Amino acid sequence: MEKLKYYFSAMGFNDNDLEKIVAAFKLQHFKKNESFVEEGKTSRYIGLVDSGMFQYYVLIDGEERTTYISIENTFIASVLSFVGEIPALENIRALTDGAIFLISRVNLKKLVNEIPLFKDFYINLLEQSICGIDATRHDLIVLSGEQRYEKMLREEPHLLQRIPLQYLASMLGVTPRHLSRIRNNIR
Amino acid sequence: MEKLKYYFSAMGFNDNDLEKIVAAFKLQHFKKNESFVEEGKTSRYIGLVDSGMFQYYVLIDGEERTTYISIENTFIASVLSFVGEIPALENIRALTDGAIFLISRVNLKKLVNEIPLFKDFYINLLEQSICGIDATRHDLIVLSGEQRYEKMLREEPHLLQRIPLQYLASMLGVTPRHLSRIRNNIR
DNA sequence: CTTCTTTTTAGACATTTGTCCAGTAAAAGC
DNA sequence: GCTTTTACTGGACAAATGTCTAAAAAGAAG
Repeated sequence: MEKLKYYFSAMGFNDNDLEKIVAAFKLQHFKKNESFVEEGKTSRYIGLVDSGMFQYYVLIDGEERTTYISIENTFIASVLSFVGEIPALENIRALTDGAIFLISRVNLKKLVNEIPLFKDFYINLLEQSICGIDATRHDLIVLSGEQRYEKMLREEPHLLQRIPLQYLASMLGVTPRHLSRIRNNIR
Repeated sequence: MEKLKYYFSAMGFNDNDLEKIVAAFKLQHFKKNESFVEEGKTSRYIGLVDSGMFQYYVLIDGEERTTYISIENTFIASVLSFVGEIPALENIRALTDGAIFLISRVNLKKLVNEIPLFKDFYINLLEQSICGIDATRHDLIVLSGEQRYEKMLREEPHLLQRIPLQYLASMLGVTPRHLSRIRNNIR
């Protein structure tokens, strides 16, 4: 849990608050292929990925389509399920062994209400998330598959190093066959 | 400004808070084609649309691509510019005559800090926005243009009544030519 | 009502992207 | 190191979608 403490102390929390915050989280380990969120079940947790890679996906007539991948030091949740407290429309599972610092919605709301700075932290997290998600939505409308791949190559090359191409293809909204063509075109 | 007062009183604010809130907004009128946000300029305002239709768009080699449309009673902002206080990457303009209740980021933050319930309101607004934007992102990855059109037909038929098809097509990530084909297929 | 403008539809053809599949390469397990 | 599985590439063809364009339809203006 030292990592968690370090993360939040870097955000300016004092020792007293830090203790409260860290106590509200629990570290959960995941084996490769283990589920964090299952479609149809309500997921009341949001987490900070400690280690590993986690795949968001849905099954479309038996075939899996990846919609997102979370890696270390990013937040992870099935947003609609977490916020709306309703059954998830997607699955999230570990692509590798890993671990997540988890906090329930109830405990999160408690921290927000009890620690003024944590409210700012949460608002900031939400605002940053909106920016990221909206930029992705924007690109899906405005850019071609090839342009989205090039952008990822430019701005997030570390993802290309680690995430198997079949998953990336899906996130980019193209088939693996087509991603192979794109990669071929670019060189 | 009565509408604004009504909107927030429905959210449970008392008269004292209501006065503060309403005072923080100003109603701005827009003529058809007038700009609310211009690419390259920082937009420090978020608004609640009072009346009219507003188009988000970018120019891609001279051609305009619509990424979103806001109508009455929804919030409107160039998110990245508003949150990051950086130049906007998109344009927003009135598709019809209309008006927006505007509030600056500074005033918004003030309300968040001074009125506890307003903090909850803002957090809720952010959470709901994330859900909506993420669902759209999800659909752009997982559904075909035709399926996205059918979903809009099912879930937001009021948009189809009002928004010219050329703009809808762009929002759905297809060309007007293709949307015409889709509409033809469905009947 | 008539004219002018804007929006929508759709044909013909080009390009992009997907499907199916097999071969190769790479990784994991023993 | 060998075997088995998983990931990646690319050919051939099919389907989806885009481009260009003109005509029809609908809406706005006088």
